Amino acid sequence: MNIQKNPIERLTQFGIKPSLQRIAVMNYLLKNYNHPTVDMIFNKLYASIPTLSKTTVYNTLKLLAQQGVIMEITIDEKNVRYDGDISQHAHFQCKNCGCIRDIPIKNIKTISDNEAGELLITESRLYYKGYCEKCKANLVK
Amino acid sequence: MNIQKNPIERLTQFGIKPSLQRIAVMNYLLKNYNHPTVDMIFNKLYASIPTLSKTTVYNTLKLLAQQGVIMEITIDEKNVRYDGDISQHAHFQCKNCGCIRDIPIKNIKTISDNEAGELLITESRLYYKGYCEKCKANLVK
DNA sequence: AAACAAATTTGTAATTATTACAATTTTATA
DNA sequence: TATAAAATTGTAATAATTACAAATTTGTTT
Repeated sequence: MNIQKNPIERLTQFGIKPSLQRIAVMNYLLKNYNHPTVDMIFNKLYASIPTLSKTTVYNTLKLLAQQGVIMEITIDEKNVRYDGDISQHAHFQCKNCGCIRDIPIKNIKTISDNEAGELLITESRLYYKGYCEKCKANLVK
Repeated sequence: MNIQKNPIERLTQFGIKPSLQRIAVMNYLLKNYNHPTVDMIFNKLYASIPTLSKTTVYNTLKLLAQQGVIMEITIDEKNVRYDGDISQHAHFQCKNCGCIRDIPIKNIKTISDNEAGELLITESRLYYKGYCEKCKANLVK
């Protein structure tokens, strides 16, 4: 199945009714590759949709993540992050500045090639931690 | 380097002074493979150490995780989990009952074999979600 | 051992993310 | 238009985590 890049089509593709608020959230995630928090999304959208409630953003993100329309990322202990790119890739977070980066995965096979046994596995996440280029350079060592 | 199984030795091995509280936390994690939350650890230890403060448990776990003595697991959005087993392995969480399981990784190589580029990677986590044996059987489908 | 400093622990208060929930609004349907 | 269902909103509650200052413990120097 070909994943849609248009917000309305993406929602429809996953059987979700495209309301104004849902389209706005979906659109944000398709345009911004910044792995935003709920607050980041809310604050940005609130500027153009003054009636928007933060609860709606929470509800929408939870719904979309449950349906597999978006990815929920728990690499950061503080906040859940979201990603509109649901193609298989890993994430990196800098332990110093906190920035989150996408990391392509060469060998996708190994992600599902495991000792799952009787478990039914539906999704996988690969997280890396360390130091980004800038922070690496500033390390005292 | 051979990772110590004894709580005091493990702490010492990583350059951490083995106080009563730290030993207790470390000992709990070396004896229990339940990927506990802070509350689970605190409640158990509080029974035998009535002066124990939850802040101390938070501080200790943060310290140990930072020093690499234990693993911090963020597979669950609600609570951070901890693991005294720092050997390379993946984690699974059931989306229905919430149970967390260890999953051995056959091909450890692929975990660090990625497109890191200029990033300095110090740790990796592989998380799986899905349904455990019991919950899988009860799925309506 | 006494005095002092450093490290650790404790307890409380504050902060922050998230959820619960009832009321309201919007959308779909008869 | 009337009614039902779905979605949104706003506020209050919950729960995890952190900040921080006081108290305690430990280590060191005299």
